[in-house]
Amino acid sequence: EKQPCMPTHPQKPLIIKTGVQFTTKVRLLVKLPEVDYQLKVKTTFDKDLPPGRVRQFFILTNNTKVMDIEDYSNGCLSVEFRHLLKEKKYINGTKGNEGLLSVTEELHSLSFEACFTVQGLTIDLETCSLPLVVISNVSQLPGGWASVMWYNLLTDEPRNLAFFGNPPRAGWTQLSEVLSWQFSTFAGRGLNKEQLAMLGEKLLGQHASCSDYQVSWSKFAKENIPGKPFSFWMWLDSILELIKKHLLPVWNENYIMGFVSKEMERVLLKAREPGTFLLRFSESHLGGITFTWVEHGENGDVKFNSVEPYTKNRLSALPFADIIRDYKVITDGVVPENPLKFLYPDIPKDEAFGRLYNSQPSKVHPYIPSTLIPISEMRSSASSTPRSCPSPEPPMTPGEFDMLSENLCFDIDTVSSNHNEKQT
Amino acid sequence: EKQPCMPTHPQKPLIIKTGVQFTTKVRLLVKLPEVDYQLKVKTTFDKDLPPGRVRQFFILTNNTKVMDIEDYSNGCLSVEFRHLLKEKKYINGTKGNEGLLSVTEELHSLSFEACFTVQGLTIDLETCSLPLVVISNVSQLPGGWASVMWYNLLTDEPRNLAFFGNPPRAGWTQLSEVLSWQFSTFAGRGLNKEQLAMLGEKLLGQHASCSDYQVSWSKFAKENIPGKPFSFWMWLDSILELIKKHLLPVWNENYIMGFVSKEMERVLLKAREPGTFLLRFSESHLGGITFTWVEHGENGDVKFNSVEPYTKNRLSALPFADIIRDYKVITDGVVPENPLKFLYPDIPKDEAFGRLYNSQPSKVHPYIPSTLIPISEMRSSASSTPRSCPSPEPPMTPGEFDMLSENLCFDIDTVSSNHNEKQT
DNA sequence: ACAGTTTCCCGTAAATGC
DNA sequence: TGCATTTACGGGAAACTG
Repeated sequence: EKQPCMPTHPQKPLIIKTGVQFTTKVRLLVKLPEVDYQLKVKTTFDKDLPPGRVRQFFILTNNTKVMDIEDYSNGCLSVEFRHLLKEKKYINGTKGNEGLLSVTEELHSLSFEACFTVQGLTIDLETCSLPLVVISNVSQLPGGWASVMWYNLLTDEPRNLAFFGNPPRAGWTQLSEVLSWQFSTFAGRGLNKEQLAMLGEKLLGQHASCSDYQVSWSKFAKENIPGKPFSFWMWLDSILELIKKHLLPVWNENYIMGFVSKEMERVLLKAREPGTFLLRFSESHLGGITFTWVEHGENGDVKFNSVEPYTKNRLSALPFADIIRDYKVITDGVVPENPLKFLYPDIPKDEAFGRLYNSQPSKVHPYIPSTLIPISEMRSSASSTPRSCPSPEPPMTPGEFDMLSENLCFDIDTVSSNHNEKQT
Repeated sequence: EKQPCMPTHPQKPLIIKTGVQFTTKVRLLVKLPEVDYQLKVKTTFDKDLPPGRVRQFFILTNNTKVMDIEDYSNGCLSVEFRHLLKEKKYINGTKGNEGLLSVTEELHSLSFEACFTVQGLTIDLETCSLPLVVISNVSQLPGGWASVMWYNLLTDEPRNLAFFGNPPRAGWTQLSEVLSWQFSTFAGRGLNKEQLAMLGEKLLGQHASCSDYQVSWSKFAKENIPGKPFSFWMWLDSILELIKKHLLPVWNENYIMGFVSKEMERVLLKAREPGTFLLRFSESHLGGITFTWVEHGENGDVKFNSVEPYTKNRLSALPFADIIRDYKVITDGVVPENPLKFLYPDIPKDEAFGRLYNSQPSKVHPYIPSTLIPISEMRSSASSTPRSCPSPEPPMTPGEFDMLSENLCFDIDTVSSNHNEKQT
């Protein structure tokens, strides 16, 4: 009867940060013929608090508001709230969140109530949001978003707050669609088959090739990648953030192969002209991108070099395209040279990146313009050996994933915090 | 009788930022022989609000606390408050601060009251802080600090909240001592005679040489430097911040001449070996540092070059010492060379800066280490002509300025906000 | 339109809690 | 002690407000 709907904010709905404003909008879907008085809607956070031990929050701002006729629609009533959430202090020991679940797995909800009388008949309306994650710092946003994705991927239940008590597994096929959808939503371009295959193998090992392996929630977002201090999703999200902040045009031009194993990388580059390079995300560090180029030694052997990955700090000093343009290697202290000639497979560097270069003349007159240049110093001995691997396929266009938008309808439209994205 | 005293925080006392905690400490200087009950102190902000139209604030946290015996002293009573300040909302139009004074010129105060009875005699105690400046964003901190300096430099009145209604002028001699004191306090090394002379000339023009020219408050902190979009103090403070964040060791080694006019710079460098350079702060941009070096053209003429000033953004990508070490000039596209050889007057570059270089091997194994290098590209035609100027004196050690600490005693110890400095 | 001022909130660091 | 979580607040930018 009443249903919350319609978008307000784009980015990461269903995640609320304490102390930061968020908005919700509730709309009455049936038209009430005779409402000569004001219809009040009341918001409650965690109205029917589930038995589990979770943190408790309350809405700081006033939680009651009168519905209004929507300007743009056909006379529907709606109301938009702007709230602040704050955690309740625990007087007697029993701190909320205990043991098993992490705070980003703890699900909450917003309830909306209204009551009105028509011809002596009292009608109660009530509706409630999809499960929400409450965080206290943006550093928890990736974890929270992982939960929102997993929930909406794997259940149609509107309000299973105990979902992460025993979270189901996800088939790799489904999951990979969601991952690609993340990239197309947040970075403007999804992931192609090869990129997803690399991710599948990273997540599942050899099982990836199996028909449809199931991925556990833990493996996806909770346990660390073997030998690394971060989980699969943390790693992937750090890359997404790197793209959003520093690599958007390069990513959208499809110049970043990004997800390629080192083995595959060598196979690809091996047969190419010396000076051919490709761009790949670091697997060992969060949010890093590197380039690998191939060159031929004096004796005809093939050598591969990868630069130390660039992270957001470096990239905010120097845009990535400029790094590629200006990168120089000094071998044995002589004549610096840019070893990057062709973007894999064979696009001349300047043809690919030319439009993305920053011409930085900076004519502050009395001064000599200066710029930073990325340099590597090498001794002429460096060399490495390629290994053989199955041969690659040409890149594909990424699939489209509208599917989820249905599931996320309420979410996206209704609850969204302002921690979204910092616009620059 | 009661007097607020003793330090808690070091950095910028007497400036309070709304919504950020600050601490105050009040101490009872006389020992009360018989106090068998708790002595309560109450804090009030702007207790006797002056008639002028100023913003109104209130203390968010509880403002009453019981005095305690200080652990380390001889039984004195004291109490430390931790407060939050918030601006009152103005219901009926009359927004506080109007017209004439800017918010950082608006002076406020904290009052402390206590009342106790000895042998039937009721005694009221009251004391009050030195004038305070209330800001809402750290971007106002330089302006606020200018006010605190000016007040404490020019008056001994404990509580003249109308001070900036008609602020007195400062003699350049006094003022220059305060400026040097800023540098020695916040950057560890004060200003020498030459540096101060340059500042004096910048502030006063030719009058600087006069016996003791008076500087107006407006000229110091309010009106912009002719042709520049910032005031003298804003400019100087931006340099102080740059030093604190990026140049501390170089500054403390006295390697930054910093405040030299371009004319003087040429005079100094002219007679020196080619490759001699000095470090100077930008006068055209906020918080920038540049180096100027001298070289001799083919035909024996003297040329001066200054690099585009480095600001905090660039410096956080690459420390200044490394910039000096690695700086290269490419003339006509060939052989990059570092033109910086001797720090003025004749210290070999590496001898001066060697200890400050960052050796950045960054052995992330499979990768080739990479670093940023500052480069300028020049056409071989650039040239400039020196002008003649009076000759300089050798550097001096900066004077000491304990003088002010007396004046600032109460201030420093009693009210200090936590926006001080970000420790790294 | 605009300048002075405040609010907003991310992102890092520190503090806190368990 | 170490890890998870929250708090603190600087700093950039947007929003506000006469």
